[in-house]
Amino acid sequence: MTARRQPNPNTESVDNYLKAILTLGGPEESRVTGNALAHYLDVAPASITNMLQKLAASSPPLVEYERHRGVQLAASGKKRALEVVRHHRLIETFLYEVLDYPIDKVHEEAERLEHFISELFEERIAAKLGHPKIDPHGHCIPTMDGKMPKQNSISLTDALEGTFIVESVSDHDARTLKLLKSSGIGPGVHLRLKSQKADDFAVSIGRSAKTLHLTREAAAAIRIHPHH
Amino acid sequence: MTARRQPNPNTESVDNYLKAILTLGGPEESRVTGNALAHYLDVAPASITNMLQKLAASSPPLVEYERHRGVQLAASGKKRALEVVRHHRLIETFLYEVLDYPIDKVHEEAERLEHFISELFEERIAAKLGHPKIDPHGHCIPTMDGKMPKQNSISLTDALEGTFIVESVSDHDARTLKLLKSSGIGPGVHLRLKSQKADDFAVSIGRSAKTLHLTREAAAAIRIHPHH
DNA sequence: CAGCATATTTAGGCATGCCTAAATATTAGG
DNA sequence: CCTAATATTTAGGCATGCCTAAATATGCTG
Repeated sequence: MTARRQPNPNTESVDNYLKAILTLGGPEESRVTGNALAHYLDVAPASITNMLQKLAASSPPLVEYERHRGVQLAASGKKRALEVVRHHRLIETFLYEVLDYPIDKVHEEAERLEHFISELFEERIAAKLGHPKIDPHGHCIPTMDGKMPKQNSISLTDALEGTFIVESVSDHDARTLKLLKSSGIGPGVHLRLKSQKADDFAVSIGRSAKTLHLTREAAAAIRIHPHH
Repeated sequence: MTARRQPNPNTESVDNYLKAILTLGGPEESRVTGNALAHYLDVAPASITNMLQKLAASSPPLVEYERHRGVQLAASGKKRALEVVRHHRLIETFLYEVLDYPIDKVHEEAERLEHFISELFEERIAAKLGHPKIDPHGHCIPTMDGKMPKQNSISLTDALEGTFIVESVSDHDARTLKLLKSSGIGPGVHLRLKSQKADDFAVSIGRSAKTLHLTREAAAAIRIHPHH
């Protein structure tokens, strides 16, 4: 009934490995170590090896993998990873814009649904939203044909003192996101970095004179446009 | 990390077994045979036995099961089954009303997504739709607290000649649904049954004089209000 | 450049959920 | 009431995807 001689996996788990490799590889698509994956996915290193072998052996191969030398996405793997990211960000936008979700609840829902929606669903919510280019966190939405525009932002933790515009806010941790939201920090907000010590980033927002103190973790979640 | 000493399964597969038992048990919630389940779920009889043992052993038990005597839903099983049916029908309504899906595409999408949406998602689409009571096929949507209003409809195959109003149309088979749609048959439509032979149900729609010939399969997909 | 720390891989196990084949129980017919 | 057909269960296997523990490879440092 469900014969599958040629291994051609497209499971939730596979999706998550591909997304992780895309993310950790960065814009230069450099090789990703098993260790980094193990940490990122919160899975034992042995499980990583196991899965990478399967991904490399599938046809078409989803990753390029050599023992002890890390992985890179192969063409099909990159295609799928970008599709899943597109799904994720469209769903987040949809939940936020159409279903009035609070911003700190969109990630968890999108993380589950991204694997299960059809092409039709993707197309219809994109149309409903007017084919948006960025999601509510300020992240680029990959195009239908699998292209992701490059962002030239930097992390607030890497910034010198000065004034910036917030490009995006990480949705990885709902608590941090909620904190930032309640401080008024989100995409498009004008931010002045006044001083940065080890775990204390002093900022002010817009024209406000009030100083806000962010932890390093919170600052790391903020990406800013480098100039201006 | 993912410790789960007490078996408390809530997988897609479990959902589908519970839904199947709910459906096959009918409004009287009579015991369902393994055989019926095997046919309905397109799974080997041995797999049914296996799963039923697990469902009965879980705490709280999802089904009441005795060897060689069929199954019935236990309280928690019924609760979950109705929740999944509610999800399914709300999603179908949402796809149809908000995302402009064609009627014959809503079932497949809902069948996948029903297992993965959160309570919040359920609540928000219900609100967006104005808390609908019936889905686009004419089926009742179970309430939030797990009650399903009884329908007193009968199948067109069980009807005598006469005039009726269509209550609902089965979404189980997309081809049949598409056929009925293109013939103009859907919930609320006035239908006159002119004659029924083995595999030929002659009907006319509304005031039209034109006679339409339906196969038994197509007629079986139509449920009508018995009086009027 | 040897040795130690770290990263990776192999080997063996477990749960889920499916399968087939071979028992065994139930039911219906003669 | 006994037998044959049908339904159900047991037993043993397979793939996925995770785990731990024990090798083994890599690479950094003194």
